[in-house]
Amino acid sequence: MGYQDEVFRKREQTLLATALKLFQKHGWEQVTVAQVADAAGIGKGTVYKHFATKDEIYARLALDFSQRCLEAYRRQGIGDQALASMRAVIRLSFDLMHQHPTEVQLSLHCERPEFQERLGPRFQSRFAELEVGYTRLFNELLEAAVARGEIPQVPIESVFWGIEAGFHGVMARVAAGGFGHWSTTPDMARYFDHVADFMIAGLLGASAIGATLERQGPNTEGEST
Amino acid sequence: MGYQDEVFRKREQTLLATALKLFQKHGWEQVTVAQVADAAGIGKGTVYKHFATKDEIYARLALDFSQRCLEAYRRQGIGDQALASMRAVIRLSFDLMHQHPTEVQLSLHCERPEFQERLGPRFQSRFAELEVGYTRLFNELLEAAVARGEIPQVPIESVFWGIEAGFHGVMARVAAGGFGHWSTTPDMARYFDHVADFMIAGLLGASAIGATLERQGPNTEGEST
DNA sequence: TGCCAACAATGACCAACAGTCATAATATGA
DNA sequence: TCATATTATGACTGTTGGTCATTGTTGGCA
Repeated sequence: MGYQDEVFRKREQTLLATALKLFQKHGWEQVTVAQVADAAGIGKGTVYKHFATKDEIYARLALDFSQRCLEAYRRQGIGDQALASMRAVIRLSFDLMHQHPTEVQLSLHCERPEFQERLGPRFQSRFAELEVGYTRLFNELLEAAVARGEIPQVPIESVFWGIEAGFHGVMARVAAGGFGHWSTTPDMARYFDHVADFMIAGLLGASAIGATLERQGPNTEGEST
Repeated sequence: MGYQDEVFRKREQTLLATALKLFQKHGWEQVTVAQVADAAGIGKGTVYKHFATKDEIYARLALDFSQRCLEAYRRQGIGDQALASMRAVIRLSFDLMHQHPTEVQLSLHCERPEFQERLGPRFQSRFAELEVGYTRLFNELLEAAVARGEIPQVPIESVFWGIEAGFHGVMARVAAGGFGHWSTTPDMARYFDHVADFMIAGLLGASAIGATLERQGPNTEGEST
């Protein structure tokens, strides 16, 4: 049983790698299951022994990528300058996205709620877990920044959503393959630096606002117009 | 010829409205062309007299929505406090997204480059034009802020991409239908306020950074760590 | 080694759907 | 009223995701 199982596992990896290669070459939407099976040297029916639907292949690739990224961010660690560490993590994530545009496209595709609904709870919870992992990482970085006195104590929501939005924006841009038809076409490195700066600036500014409101009392309807 | 033409035009609007209604009810991916035709009370073949592909229906809905939004932002105008006006436009856009999640989903779908490639140049240029319209609007708001002394003169790229990323993030969140499985579940209005604050804070902070670098000389490799 | 049972791989097959086109219905105009 | 041009239609086609009865393979046992 052990050996067969090993073979089975190996083939799953081969399948994923083959699928990814084809997706990169021809666009993930155009590639058919039959093509993947063919390229992997197995029958089409066998693919469905590993993945219940084509969508599961997408989901696996997206999840594995996201998982590897999270691990890479964790390896980076938190230095004695917390905001600098946060910027470094942000910048690293941009670079990883840039190196793996197909995976980013798949991630965006898989994040859609109808998609996850179709996948079933097994995968939904894996996506949810990863999201928790990312939120936790951000929280740790934020708390480190507070502990080191780089930003004031502030409720996490007042900065988290802005950061999250920034990530999504860059994902969308990377998935779109850069700047295409744009008039002002910065190279990606410059673009990444601008957005990273923007996100850190937003974090600093928003946390200052948050702290002010907090001091005035949490229930203030903060319409600063 | 005039009368028939009128009928034809009317039916196109009916088709789009019917399609949108079905998309809202059953999810745009699940709805078939036959269903749309049926609900509109015409034959399936007739749909293809109006739209060359199903994707063109998506594109039309996305384009029309985006166009209407841009007009709404323009109507808002620029008051004597430019940053407040910008925040108002941002906030308005969030509200419009919130009211029209299906259109937001379609917009995200249609922005993907493979999608636009398949559509052909006719539609590609319409999307590109809209993008120019948005960039121009942002530029005007930014210049007004500079003219009123609210922020220093700064190259547009150093702030534009951050803002753009923020918009995308909110679009993704709205398309995902809010916060679903989250532990901390703010209501949408609070969420929108946070992100809007974050974006304005980022704008202020990043333009300050940009101005500093500018003063030091534009070619500085600005590695502030 | 030869045989059998359990298991795995396969590709012909099915259903669903986007898109086509020959034909039917309708409008136009003399 | 009839002939002709125009428009609407849904049966049809090709493609693809997914299924399953059949075929092939493996491993244990006599």
